Amino acid sequence: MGVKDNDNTKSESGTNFFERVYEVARLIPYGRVTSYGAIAKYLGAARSARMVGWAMNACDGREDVPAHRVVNRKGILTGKHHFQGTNLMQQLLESEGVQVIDNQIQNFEQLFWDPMQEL
DNA sequence: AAATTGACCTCGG
DNA sequence: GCCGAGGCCAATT
Repeated sequence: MGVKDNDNTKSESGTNFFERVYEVARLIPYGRVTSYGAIAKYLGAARSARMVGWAMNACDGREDVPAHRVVNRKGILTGKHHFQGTNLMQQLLESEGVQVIDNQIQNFEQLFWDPMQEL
């Protein structure tokens, strides 16, 4: 295969990581939630959970990525502020059957979906 | 170009 | 067992 054109300038390194986050987020089943760390860990960046959040920030415009199903480790809708409107995220979760009270997901452990555990 | 922030998590005292 | 600070990688200003 073309082995010579490995132009790995820092432009492409990392972008793949974002796409990977979208892939996992897209795999999140209906009525289920996960955390940034879980996805990061699945991608091999357990310590870079923050990047997952940044990836979601870039997801603005990608409706294929259910960012509303992604919350922090505590099950709190930390990023609901980044969504359109104020309770859009909560509304979406409730619309899927997820009970969200005070920006906190109820039965979070029960609804938690681990990519490593399922995949 | 450098410094700061950012949708977090993990470790230490 | 609870609280605080640091770390991570990248984007933004």
